[in-house]
Formats: sequence, C-alpha cells, structure tokens
Amino acid sequence: MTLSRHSDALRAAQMYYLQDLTMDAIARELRTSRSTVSRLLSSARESGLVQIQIRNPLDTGPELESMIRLQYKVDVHVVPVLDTLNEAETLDRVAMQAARTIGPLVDSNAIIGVAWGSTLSAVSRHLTRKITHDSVIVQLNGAGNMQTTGITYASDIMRRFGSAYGARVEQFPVPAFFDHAATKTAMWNERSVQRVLELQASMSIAIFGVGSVDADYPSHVYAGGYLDEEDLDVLADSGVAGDVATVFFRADGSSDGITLNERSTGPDLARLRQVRRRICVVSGASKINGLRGALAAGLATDLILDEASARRLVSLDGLT
Amino acid sequence: MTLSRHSDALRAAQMYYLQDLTMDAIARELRTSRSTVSRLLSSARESGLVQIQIRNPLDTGPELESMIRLQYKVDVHVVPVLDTLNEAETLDRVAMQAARTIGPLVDSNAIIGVAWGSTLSAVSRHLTRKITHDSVIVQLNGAGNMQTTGITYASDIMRRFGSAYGARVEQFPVPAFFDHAATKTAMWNERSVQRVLELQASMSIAIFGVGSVDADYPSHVYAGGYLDEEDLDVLADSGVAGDVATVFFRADGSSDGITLNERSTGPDLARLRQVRRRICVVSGASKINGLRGALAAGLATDLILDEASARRLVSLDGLT
DNA sequence: AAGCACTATGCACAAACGTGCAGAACGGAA
DNA sequence: TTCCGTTCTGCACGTTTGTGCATAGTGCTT
Repeated sequence: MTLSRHSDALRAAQMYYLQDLTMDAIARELRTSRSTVSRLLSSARESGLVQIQIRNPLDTGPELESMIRLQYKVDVHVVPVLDTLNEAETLDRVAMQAARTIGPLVDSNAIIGVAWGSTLSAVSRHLTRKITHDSVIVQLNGAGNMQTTGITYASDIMRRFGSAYGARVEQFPVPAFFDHAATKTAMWNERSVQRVLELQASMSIAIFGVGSVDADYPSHVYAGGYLDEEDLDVLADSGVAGDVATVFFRADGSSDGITLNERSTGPDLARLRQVRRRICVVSGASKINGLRGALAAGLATDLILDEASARRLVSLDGLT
Repeated sequence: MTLSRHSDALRAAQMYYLQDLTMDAIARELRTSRSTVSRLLSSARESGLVQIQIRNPLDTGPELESMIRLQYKVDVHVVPVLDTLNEAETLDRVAMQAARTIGPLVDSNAIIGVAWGSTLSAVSRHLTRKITHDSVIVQLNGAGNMQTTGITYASDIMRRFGSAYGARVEQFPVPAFFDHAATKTAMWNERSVQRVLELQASMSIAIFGVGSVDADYPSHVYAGGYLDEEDLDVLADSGVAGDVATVFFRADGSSDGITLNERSTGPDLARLRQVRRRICVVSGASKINGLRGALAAGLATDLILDEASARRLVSLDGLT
C-alpha cells in the first residue's frame, strides 16, 4: 500500500540518515529485506523526503569563489569538473549540481520563473523532487520561432519543473521574438498575456542560462531560426555580447538602444533585477562574454558555473 | 595542509552528494586514493559541511505525529525505535536524532539556552558540527547541589554544545536550588548573574528534557541530592507532576503556589514561553506524566520523543 | 640537522550497498 | 472466480564503501 510505503520510507530515512543504522538493521526493524530498505531509501531521496545540502562556509571557500563573489557581488557555486571532460559531460554535471542546489531554495508559495535553452533543459532533467504547496512555474519568454511554435521543447522543461515541485505550470505561448514591435504592444494588452506578465512581476525566483554571441556552440537563439540575417547584423552593430531569456545586453551590461529587445518577449531587464533570487546557470567557457555582460548588468544574485569558466571569468578580468 | 584539505572535502562532497559520482571517480579527479576520499567525505559530514535533513510532509505523516501535532500544537518528531530496546539504547537513538534535528535550526547569532540532565547529556554527545558566528550557549539553570558544585557535569554538556557550533559558552555557576528564597533574590541582583539572565531573556532557542516525579528512573533532580526529604514531601503535596530545568509544574500545566520554584534557579515558565523555539527532548515512556504537564503548560514548540512514549501520550489521552 | 610526535595516505580486507531477475502479491476486468 | 498486467519482494551477485594497519609525510623542538 502506498501509504505505509511512504511512512516506511520516512522511518527508514530517519534511521539511516539520523541514527546511522545500517540498512540491514533497519530491515530487521521493518521486518523486510535489506534490498527493500535500499529501495525505500532511494525513493525517500527521490521524493525529496531527504534533503542533502552543502553549505560552504564563505570564509574558507577556495580563492576562485571568493574572488568572483567579491567582484560581482553574487553568491557563487563553482562546480568542480575535470578540464578534460567534453562540453556535454560538463553541462550534465553542472546541471545536476545546479538542480540540487536550487532544490533547497524552492519553497511553498514560490513563483518561479524559468527560461529555456540547452542549459535549462539539462537542469530540468536533474531536478530532485520536493513537494510544495501553491507554487507556480512561469515561463520567462516565448519559445516560438519561424519554423515551430517551440511549444514542445520549452514546455518539456516547464513540465519537469512543475512535476518536480508539484507546482502549477504557466506557459507563455508566444514566439521568442515578434516580427513587429507593434504586435508585441498589442499582445501585451491581451488579458491572457497579462496574466503571465503579472505572475512574472511577482516572481520570487528566476532561473536562467545565458547566451553568448561568440560562443563556440552558439545558443539556440543565435542559430535556431529565431533571428534572420538582418537581425544578426543589427545585433553585431549594436555591440551585443549576449542575452538572458532572449533579452540582449552589451559587455558593459547596458541594453539601451538595442532595438531587438522591443520585439523580444523576455522580461525587461530592469524588471528581472527586481526578483529577489535570480539564479544564473552557466556551463562552458565559451559563454564567458555573455556571462560577463549579464553580471555587469546585475542580472544574477546566484551564479552556478563550471570550474573552467570560473577561472576564465577571473583571469581575463585580471587583464582589464 | 589543512586548507587544501577543507577545500578538497568540499569538492568531494559536491561531487559525491550533488553529482552522484562514486568515490573512485572522485579519487581520480583529486589524484588521491579512494580511501582518502571516503575519509574526506566523513570529515565533510562531521564538520557540518554536508547537511542532511529529513522533512516529512506534514500531511502524509503517520497518524501518531499528526494526532500529537494537532492536540498539543507542537511540531513533533517521533523517533522510530524498536520496543525491545532498553532505556539506554532508546535514549541514545533519540538523542542522536534530536542532535541532528536541532542542527539545521541553529544559525549564526543564535542564543541557545541549554538545560542539563541525562537527556541533554546524551544529546550533547551526538551533536554534529556546524560552524556559526557569534552564537552563544547559555545555561538555563544552576547545577550545584549539596554535595558538589555540579560544575563538571553540566559544563561538559555546555562545552560540547559550544564546540559543536563554534559558540561562546555562558555557564550559570549557582546551585540548582537555593536553600532560601532570599538568597536567590540577592543573587539575582548581582551583575554576574544578571548577565546570564539577560542572555536568557533574549534566547532564540531553548533545549531541555523533562523530569517526571513518578518516572521509573527518577531524574537527577529527584534523586541526586538536590532536594531533601522535606522538599520532596512539599512537591507531593503540591501535586507536582514534573519539571523543566528544575522549575516545577502540575499535570494541568499550572505552577502557581509551588513554593519550591521560588528557590529554583531555572527560568520562570512565563519567560521560557517567550522563546521562539523551545525544543523538548524526551526518551522513555515513564516520563509521560511530566511531559504531559510540560505540554499542558505550553513549554515546547518542538517535541522530539521516542515512538513508545508517543503512543502512550496519545493513547492515555484517549481516556480522559 | 636530527629527533620526535602527530597526522595523513594507501593497501587489503571485510562490511555494506545497489540492482537485474525470477517469482509472489496485488488489483482490476471479464 | 480466473485471467492478465502491474507492482513489490527477496535472492544473488558484483560493486561500492568503511577501516585497521603499516608506512610516508609534516611540522615542531632541541
């Protein structure tokens, strides 16, 4: 029965993690086999009953972290990864650690804004469950493009977040960019859109990656049929370094006069900055320029990134 | 070197708990042996770098917990223990779980009041380290008696709390009971005592066991030379059920007119009730009457007790 | 520089753990 | 009731982890 299973899992978890008993001993107390206990414990971990978190005392943290922390005024989590790992493996490990770091921050009644992209997709695959009440996952920016509505890709991400936290999911069914700023203005007055915008306005957490114009593997945004040749030229002319949730900025963090933003469905950067907790996940050193712009723009309160990127972030800064 | 050891422990913990790597894989990344990683991880756990906590979703919790929770309005943690365990083993397991449950509640700048007794002694032996800043451990009541100053016994407990949380320890070097109420009045005007009282007044957490007059193994207080024959008679006449930090109360929670309290050095119950978080740890079903009085008096916000006691607590209540 | 006390390391073994698999138990549907 | 699909259980095996012990390293004293 699923009820006694849950309570068995709870008992087992208490005995295992809080009393240091072996699974064997627990099995005897619960009158079952050791393998069952092993399985009870993994279900306890999966279902978020057991919360494991790592708090590094800020003062004893390694050089790298404190340098970034001081320089950019963000709470930084450097993910240790071997330099020899390839992009995909690195992303996977950063994503897993990001997912588990985010877990403890999510609470009941949270309104969580989530962007989309390969980084968030990876993160969404590693979320650990944690049941909350009355939480909402809200999509930060539209995902449609010239070929598809982008629904499935972005909504898979959203759905995973929703089911991990037992939260309602609010999609944002618009293209990433409108063709004409006027259409955006019109749509922004629609009540269906306004509901989403209002949710975004009251977000308590926002989670996003960052795009970099010059990345080795250009983000979806720059290569996925979202922008045409002309748009890309305009971006280059405006000196854009990268984007967060399809809103662009320059290396120095400024974003005034970037006309493309007027057609973007992502959250206005000034608005984004008002979210209490803004978590930026970055994997891959080639996103460094985009990241630097995002940090200069003060978009993140928390930064989770791989070790190699972290090193590049501080080392290059040493030169300027 | 102890610095790189700490940061290795941090890296190892991240990789093990956040990325699910095996110790073997971690050893290769850190260029060390697997055994060292095993030891790094246990030191990470011991030093409080890794925090494991179990949050039971209140709604799915077992019957027992919700009944107690509802009836007494306390946050209850029932410790699963086999009924066949003896008193000492039960105490040990309750204490271990209590220690680990308390851990996450302790934070920087906390002022933590701690009582003494066999329960607290056991808890103090199982505390997991967690570094905090500017926290203080303050003794709730004097420990001296007719034979000894009680210093060593109580101060061992205090010291363990202090070193687990990296906190300053404030002893309370007075007897548990004065012979004359007048002495107490006089002492309470001493500045050395007032410093302690002021700390107590601003406690954010209080941790205590409970004594029960009719316990099978009477608490130290009733058997340890703290009270003479006459005192014990008076207690019986006043209908006292038990005590918290050597302050007595009746089964219904009342404590008016119990003259012994005027000579006790424990915190006034009304004052105790103003502490935000008041954690009561109970092991052994024979303390049930004392516990019931303490709950009736609203002394605890959190209750940690063994399963057998929990069962007795609700079952007997069914009769009244 | 040498000696000493203490701690950290790796090895090897034993203990503890995870998981594929086959059979048992369960829960509808006919 | 019987059937069938699904879930749960225990076993057996291979993997992963903890730990006593001998050795290597480290820092402090003389």
